[in-house]
Amino acid sequence: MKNAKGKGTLKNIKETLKPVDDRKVGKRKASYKPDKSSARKPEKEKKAKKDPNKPKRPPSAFFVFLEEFRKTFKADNPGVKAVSAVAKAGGEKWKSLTAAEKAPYEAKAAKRKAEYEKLMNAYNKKQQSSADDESDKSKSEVNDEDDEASGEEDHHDDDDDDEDDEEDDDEDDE
DNA sequence: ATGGTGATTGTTTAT
DNA sequence: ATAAACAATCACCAT
Repeated sequence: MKNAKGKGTLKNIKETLKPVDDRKVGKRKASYKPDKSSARKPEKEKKAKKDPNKPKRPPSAFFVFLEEFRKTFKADNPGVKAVSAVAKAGGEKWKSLTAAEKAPYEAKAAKRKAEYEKLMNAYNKKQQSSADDESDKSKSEVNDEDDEASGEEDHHDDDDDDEDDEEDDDEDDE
């Protein structure tokens, strides 16, 4: 019904969807070369520095699914030592899942992301007081970790461990 | 002994 | 918006 050409980026959608097909962009290794080149700094742009308190990225739905899949895989293949084997099998299975099946994983990932954002909020503040090698740091903003509050005792959601709810969305349309 | 690597896909982040 | 990197995992090989 509403399938008109609203956006003009339609032709570029494909490129946006899959700009690169290469699975291995060189090497997605989790290790960075111990050189002066930091992790993220292709050019000589000194702006990214490693952070001691930087919160790690929340696991995506795929990773959440992978975690469970690892157990299954190990149970089915006791003896596989290659992590890549689980990843490969997991990836294949993951694609096999439908949106509905991935939904629960995405839900969890979304929650993880929400928490991550919160951490980032605090982390950003810290960076803000420390990251300033622009030109003059003389005056400086002295707002520090003392007033980051802004809203802490608002929502205490401490019961998000084992909740099997969130299942009211039933769409048999698919 | 230590740690980097390999492989998956999704998100996250920086420019 | 795009491109690149990183998120976990685990045994193994190289230094």
